[in-house]
Amino acid sequence: MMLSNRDIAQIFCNIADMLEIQGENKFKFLSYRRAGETLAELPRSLQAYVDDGTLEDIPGVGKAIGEKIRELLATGKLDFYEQLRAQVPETLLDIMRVNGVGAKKAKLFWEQLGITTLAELEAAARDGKLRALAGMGEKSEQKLLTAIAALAQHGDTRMPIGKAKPIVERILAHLLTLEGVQEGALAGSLRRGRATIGDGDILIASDAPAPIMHAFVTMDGVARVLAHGDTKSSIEHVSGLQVDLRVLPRAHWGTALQYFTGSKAHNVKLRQLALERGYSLNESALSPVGADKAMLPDAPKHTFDSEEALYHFLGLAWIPPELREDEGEIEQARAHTLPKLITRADIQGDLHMHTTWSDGKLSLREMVAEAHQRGHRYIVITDHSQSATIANGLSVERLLAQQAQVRQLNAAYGDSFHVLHGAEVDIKADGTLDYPDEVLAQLDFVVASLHVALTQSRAQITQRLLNALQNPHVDLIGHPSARYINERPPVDADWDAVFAMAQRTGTALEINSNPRRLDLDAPYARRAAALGIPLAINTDAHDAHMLDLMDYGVITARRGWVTAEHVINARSFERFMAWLAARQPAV
DNA sequence: GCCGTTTTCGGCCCGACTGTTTTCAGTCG
Repeated sequence: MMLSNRDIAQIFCNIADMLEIQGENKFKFLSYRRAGETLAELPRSLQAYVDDGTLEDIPGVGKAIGEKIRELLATGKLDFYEQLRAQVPETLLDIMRVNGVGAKKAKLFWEQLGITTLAELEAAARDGKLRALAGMGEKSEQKLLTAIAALAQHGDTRMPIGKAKPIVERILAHLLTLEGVQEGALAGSLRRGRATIGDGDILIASDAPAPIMHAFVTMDGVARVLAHGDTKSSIEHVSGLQVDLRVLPRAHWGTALQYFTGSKAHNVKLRQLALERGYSLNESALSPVGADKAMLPDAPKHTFDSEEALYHFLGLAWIPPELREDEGEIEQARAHTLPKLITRADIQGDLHMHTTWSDGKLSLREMVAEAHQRGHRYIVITDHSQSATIANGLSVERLLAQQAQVRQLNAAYGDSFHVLHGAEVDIKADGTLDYPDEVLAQLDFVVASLHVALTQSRAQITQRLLNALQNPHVDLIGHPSARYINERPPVDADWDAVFAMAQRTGTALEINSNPRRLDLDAPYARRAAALGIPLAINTDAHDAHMLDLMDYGVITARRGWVTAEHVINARSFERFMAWLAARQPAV
């Protein structure tokens, strides 16, 4: 079985950790880590890059790492990695997952005390054996035990944005009520809209940081204080999420917000650009540097109270946070060719939602009213099809009965709001659809989705998706990869083949807004959009609250460089219907 | 190990916080 991109990415991250433990040149192990992080986010299988000779075009992949990827794909193994594993116990990598333990400490514990596993480390800390080591004391032993307990309780998996964002937004709202707070914002991966969040970053502008820091570390919901300084504090929230707060003077807002929004790769590139122009960039200012890169003490520093001013000073257009991943955005900002990304305000309809007819929580009438209240111009009711018995899927008879009710409701709303009738049709394990063509033909809009047999082989999954795409009645593939973040991996499909077919048939692909799904994920959405495949951003709502989750889909689309032109439900009702009509098979 | 609109060699972002130190190393983002 061929190694997945994520398998290979993990191997390079492990190599990076092992080389770091060995004390290897830091730029060398950082190269492996960077490659690992990049490979995990690629929108195509590595084999596809090998096949068309573009492997070394991937940023961070050069001759040496390229060769290692080829070896892994061809043989499933890597000689270099096997040799490394013979020298460094792999269980040391578990020890490095503990907060506060890096490569140097892991090496120290291993070499001085023979510790190679988490259990051994915990026992040694409990027995007071660590305090004798250089740089260690009683306090470090206690912190270590707390951190090991926290790791055991919460693990170190990243939290889905849908869970993390409300937590951090509540904390920010609390801080904004404090005296002396001039401005506040989310930063980090929350602001960039990543699907999962490592820790929550909050930025506050104030001239009096001390009372704000105090309020932060003593507020409700703090499980423990990780750091408490003048400008930076960190807490662990009872949910297990780490939240970092930075307080800075208002005059530094632009550089600070830019700096703490990241990503790291984007910031590194931006700093290089600043250096080329004779400045060193940090979170408070742009400072002139001399030819030898020494700071010029007397030269004036430039501060910026907005990000726009900072980017403009460096000769760049302002870059939306969602694009700041060093994926070409700096080059395009320089050339002023950045796309105008889609916004929530562009969305005119929602093409995927459920009612009590299948597994939704609200009646048809209630769901339509809730969607109408949220300002949509049109919606499609898409309950589950008959084989989805657990979800109370609709028989053909019930489907047609529902259609009659949808038509009545639609008529009652008049011309300013349109209720269309569709279905979310299962793509069954054998690759056929769950309603016959003559039934599909009676629907206004058909979503086809994978819900069962998700662990089939790549060939089978791919064929099922290709079948659905080739059915002229199918307008949209719902949540194409069927992943649940942190719960269930995406299906194994040949996405190059799937996208090529969608491009040919003009079938739309969904960006599902449910924060458990966010599917298509951003790198795939970017690739689909670049191929001209129509996209739809839908909530897949099963209750009223879920109708409000559209923002998560929009931010995912923005991370995929998607513009309103790519998105069929960002069109007026007339243009949406025209798109649908053009898709209908000639009668 | 990667990379190049001054470079194919010589760079590779920068600072806060902590715990251990008497001026700093390790970790983190």
